[in-house]
Formats: sequence, structure tokens, C-alpha cells
Amino acid sequence: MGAMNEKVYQLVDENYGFVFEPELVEEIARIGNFQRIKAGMVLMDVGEAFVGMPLLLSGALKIIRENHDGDEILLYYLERGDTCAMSFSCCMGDKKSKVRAVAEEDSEIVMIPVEYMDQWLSKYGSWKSYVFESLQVRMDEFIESIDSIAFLRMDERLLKYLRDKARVVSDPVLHMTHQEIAYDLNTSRVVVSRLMKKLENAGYVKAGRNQLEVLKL
DNA sequence: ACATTAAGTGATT
DNA sequence: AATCACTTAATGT
Repeated sequence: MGAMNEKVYQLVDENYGFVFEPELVEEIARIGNFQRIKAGMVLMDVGEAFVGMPLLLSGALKIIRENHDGDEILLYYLERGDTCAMSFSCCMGDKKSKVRAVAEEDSEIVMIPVEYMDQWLSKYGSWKSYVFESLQVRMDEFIESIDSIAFLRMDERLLKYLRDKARVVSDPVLHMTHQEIAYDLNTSRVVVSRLMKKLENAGYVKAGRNQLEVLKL
């Protein structure tokens, strides 16, 4: 095993060693496609065919839904140990992605080719459990996203967004503009600015230009 | 000093 | 909550 594979093996073992049996960890490290993704890079875009299933080793990806008019809205984040359930259903059905995946920060993933995703289901019990559990967790995330969009007022959505964001980058200080936040929430910058002012007055955040700190996590 | 970009605000729908 | 129109503030050249 080369130096590169050894490193990938360690990463996989660190993040998935407690979920997968040793043989599977070894196989993932051997056949998986290790990739480093720079922050902001688009890993998958709407309409693209899936090549495999990404397992997050470090960093975070944000999953965005985009409609035909180019309006977009943040669905949820993928963090280490997570995988994209969407990719599973899509790969199995040979469908195209309905979402966009963008690296929220510098991330490392290992991509599992389609062929293996299928054959491992019968070969490894831990793989099967993991896939089904991921599907379930992601389904819960979906419901949460829908609740957030449908039932929460914009100010609550904003606060939830800021807290989620602070969590995935593991830093209460966020470097972003009101406009960028507005894109993720599919609202206008003016609305974000107004609500941000309210949150600031209520002591939830401390805001500055291009920067804000989430105070009550 | 000037241009550009981010953020704040009143008024209207 | 969205949009417009405008102001103010911060930052880059």
C-alpha cells in the first residue's frame, strides 16, 4: 500500500472506523477516490449525473436547491461522517442531481464509485446499516428544512441559519455579507439587514461589515 | 479624492 | 416580507 493510500486509510478509519468493519474501511481506502475540495468549489451541480457517493472526511458541504429561474435556497449541511442520501437514490436510479453541492470550507471526501455502492449492500452489513441510517437522518433533515421554510418566520429562519452556519465552520464569527445570506435564504438583502438589526438589538449577534458574531449559540 | 461595495432606513405594496 | 429609492459608512485605488 502506497503512502497516499495509507493516509486515506487513516482518514477513513478515523471517521468511519467505528461504523464499518475493518475489511470495508480497507476497501474504501483502496477503491475510493480521495479528493480535496477548496472552499467555494462546486462538487456537484443541478443536472449533472452522479459519478459516485461522497463520504465526508473533513470540512462541510452545503446542499442547495435551485429552480429553473436560478432562485436558490439552502437545504442542509453535510459534515464529517455524513454522506449525501440524494446521491444514493440518484446513483441507484441513474438519475441526475436535483441539487448543488458546494464546499462550505476546505473539505476532504472519498468518492465511492456507483458499482461498489450496490455490491457492498449485500457484502457488508455495516454498509447497509449506514446507508439506511443516512437515508433516515437525511429524511429528518428534509422535514426540518421544510418546517423552516414553511412555518418559521424569516427572523427565526435567519437565526437558525446563522447558528447552523457557525456550527459547520466551528466558529461563531462568520465572514459574509447580508447579500450572501439573502441568497441562501432566498430573500432580499434589505430584509436580512433589517432582521439582522433586530437580532443585534436583541443581543443574539454582534454585526460588522463583512463579519458577524453569533453570541447565543 | 474618488469609486465601489456593504449596510441602514422610510415609504409603499 | 418584498421592493424601491435613497442615505450613510467602510474600503480599495
